Amino acid sequence: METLPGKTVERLSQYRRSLLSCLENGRDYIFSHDLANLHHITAVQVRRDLMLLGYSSVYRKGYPVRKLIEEIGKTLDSSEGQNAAVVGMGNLGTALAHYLSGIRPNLNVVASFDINPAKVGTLINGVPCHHVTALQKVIKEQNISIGIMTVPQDSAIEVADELGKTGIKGILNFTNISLNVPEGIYLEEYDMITSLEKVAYFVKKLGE
Amino acid sequence: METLPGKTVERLSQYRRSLLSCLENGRDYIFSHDLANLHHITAVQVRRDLMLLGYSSVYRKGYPVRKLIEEIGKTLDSSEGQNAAVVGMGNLGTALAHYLSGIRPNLNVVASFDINPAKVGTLINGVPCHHVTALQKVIKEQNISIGIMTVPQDSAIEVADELGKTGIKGILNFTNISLNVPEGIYLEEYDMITSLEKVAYFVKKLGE
DNA sequence: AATCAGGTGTGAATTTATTAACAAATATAG
DNA sequence: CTATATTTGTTAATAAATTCACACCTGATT
Repeated sequence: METLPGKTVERLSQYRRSLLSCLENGRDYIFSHDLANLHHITAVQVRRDLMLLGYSSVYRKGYPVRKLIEEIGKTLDSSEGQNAAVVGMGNLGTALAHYLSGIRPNLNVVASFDINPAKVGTLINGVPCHHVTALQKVIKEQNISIGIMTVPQDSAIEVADELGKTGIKGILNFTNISLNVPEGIYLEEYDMITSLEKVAYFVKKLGE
Repeated sequence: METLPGKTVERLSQYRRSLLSCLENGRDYIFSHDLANLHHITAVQVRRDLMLLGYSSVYRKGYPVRKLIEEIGKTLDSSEGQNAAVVGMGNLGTALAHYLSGIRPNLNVVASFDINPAKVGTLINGVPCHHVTALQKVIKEQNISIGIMTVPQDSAIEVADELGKTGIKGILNFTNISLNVPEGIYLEEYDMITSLEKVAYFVKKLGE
């Protein structure tokens, strides 16, 4: 299938989690406008996203939840499974190891890295922590394709270079500096400071 | 001035931090394409953002860094200063208290909240931690306008409601469920799971 | 001082994302 | 069994974001 727009991918990921919790609540069908309300968007947006998925509901009593989850999975998930690693097990890394562990059966956080000897060799939130010097080795051995960077700003560039050499395929960067990665590596960056400043700006503006 | 698009605000926040580090390195002027390279965008984008700021550089030897920082500040910063609080001092909240403290002279994280008695009453990363029951009181007393939510999923809705009642003006939500907040409160949400799934999707796609 | 090389600001064009509008379809009520 | 009220899929319209293209400016160079 065609590659979906990033925005649509984001929403599909979110729809799926809403749908999973619908299932838990015993709800088997859901209308586009209900799904929309859960995400502060319009029903048209939902339908359009599902259209891009190639899925269409025959029934007019809403989308069958179970089936929809399955369809989203067909598009988002990799059949072979994907492994991720967190680099930098400070508070943020530790939080991520926890939140991101086992979100999906075939997307797992299987390793983490740090330089603190007190952490190396232990299990943090269920994820084994290795010394950063073992980056190359562990990433290759465990077939890790995604690196999540939560190291201090000062070591960000160095770690990114190191990660680049491991043959990793994607990097999710929480460091507040923008990285340069080799062609062929997908890079997604998120900056918390920016988010806070953005909220601050709009709060200020709303108050004017 | 007109309210800027959110995307522009985000970039301005990021430009500013790059500019600050330019200053530290003793660089007084910077070209639009240099600033662009630092952020993986085009020079036109940078110039257009600055155009929206209403700022224009008379010189053709680049933008004067110090002046530009000042101009961005005039637009982004609130003159009276703004206070923020982190609700939920688990690993993520603790990390945020650290990262977000003192980013700007007039945007401060001045309080945090938790229910864990071991944390309440202490200073975490320099930020005093209160019991959640003191939410109303502390937020009013300290004139806090921004709430940062890092509580567990299960208490998210309840805490958001509670926050809504305090008269807070903006919420930055890191919980992985989408909140409903009263009209007049600016809401910004970020979902780490979505980011990871997005990276996973594009990594999969690039490999096809 | 005249030319040139390299930046800048911005209207116009393009691309991307969202919303409106509506025909087609089907559950539900009578 | 028919009419009605809803919901869906999709085309067309709109809005938002980005890029192109180019005139204009200025500092450096000859």
